[in-house]
Amino acid sequence: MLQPSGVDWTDPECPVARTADLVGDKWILLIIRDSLDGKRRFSEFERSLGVAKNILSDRLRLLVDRGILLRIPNDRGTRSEYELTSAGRDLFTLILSLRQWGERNAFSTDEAHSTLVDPATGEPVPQLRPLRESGAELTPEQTQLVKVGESTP
Amino acid sequence: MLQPSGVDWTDPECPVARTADLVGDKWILLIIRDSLDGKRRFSEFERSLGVAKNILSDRLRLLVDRGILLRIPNDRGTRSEYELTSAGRDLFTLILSLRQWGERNAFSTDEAHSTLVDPATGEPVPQLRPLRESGAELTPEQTQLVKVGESTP
DNA sequence: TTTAATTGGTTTCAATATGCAACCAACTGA
DNA sequence: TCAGTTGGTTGCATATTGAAACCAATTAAA
Repeated sequence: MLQPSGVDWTDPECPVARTADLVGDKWILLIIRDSLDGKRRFSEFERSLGVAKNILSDRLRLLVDRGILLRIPNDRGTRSEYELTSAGRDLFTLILSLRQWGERNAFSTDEAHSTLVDPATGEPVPQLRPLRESGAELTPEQTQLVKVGESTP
Repeated sequence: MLQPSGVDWTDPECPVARTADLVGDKWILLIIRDSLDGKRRFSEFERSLGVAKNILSDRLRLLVDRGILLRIPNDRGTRSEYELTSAGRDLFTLILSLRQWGERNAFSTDEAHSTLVDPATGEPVPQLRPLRESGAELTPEQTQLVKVGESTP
């Protein structure tokens, strides 16, 4: 499990809230997007994001502290690289869901956007779908939140 | 498509970035979580989130402006309710991916958390999985980002 | 029916976070 | 060797946050 120093959770029993505490920030999400795309260096993130250096510096420090990035110092002790931990790589599904929602809801039909493809086929990555055990599509209404200490109704 | 007034996109061609611009904020994500759980009133959100009233007020206004919530005024013109638009309901997959990542990575084995179940079976909602067309699991390394104007390699 | 409490906010103000620009030491390339 | 480039840090002005007080309208309780 991740052991960030000194987080105090907004809602400790809710996994959505813990994740929002850890990565619910625009720059953090975009750094993870770029990391999943293979970027590793301070300057690569800076160029790609157009973020102020102090903010980038701060977010990289937070991500390392939160166990999402690993800082790999260069031999010369400078110009280190940042690589995703396994918890970081596991954010792939989350970033993909951001991407697919954006494609469906934040572009008009005549606007172009970048696309994530499977190079084996050249086809766009298929849509993530919430499914029940049976394989049927699952809607929010067909789910029930069970809080800690409650039994499933 | 969503038509929020006066957003200027951090990275207009990237769907991940547009989504991060629209919902990449802790309180916004938690309001959407609660909306998907059926909450509709200012006071319900306030109690559930423990957020300052001015911030809640601001985020609800942003969400309405961004086409994610619909504000439904009461007959008496006050105590309105907020309900998800279809773009808002479509955030279910995103919130589910936040939840599932948190369950996998932000809890130790001895910590309890709330759970989203399928009431038909009582079982937790199955994991979202990025799949290729073939049905095989898809890892980040097996994908390729194609920017606007580039052809798939 | 009068009074008390709740609801859905807005305003004020101090503290915190942001982003721009300047700066810097270490390294790299020409 | 000398001009960049890299990977930051610092200072400062501005924007955002959150706590608290306040308020009018509505609802509940006595």
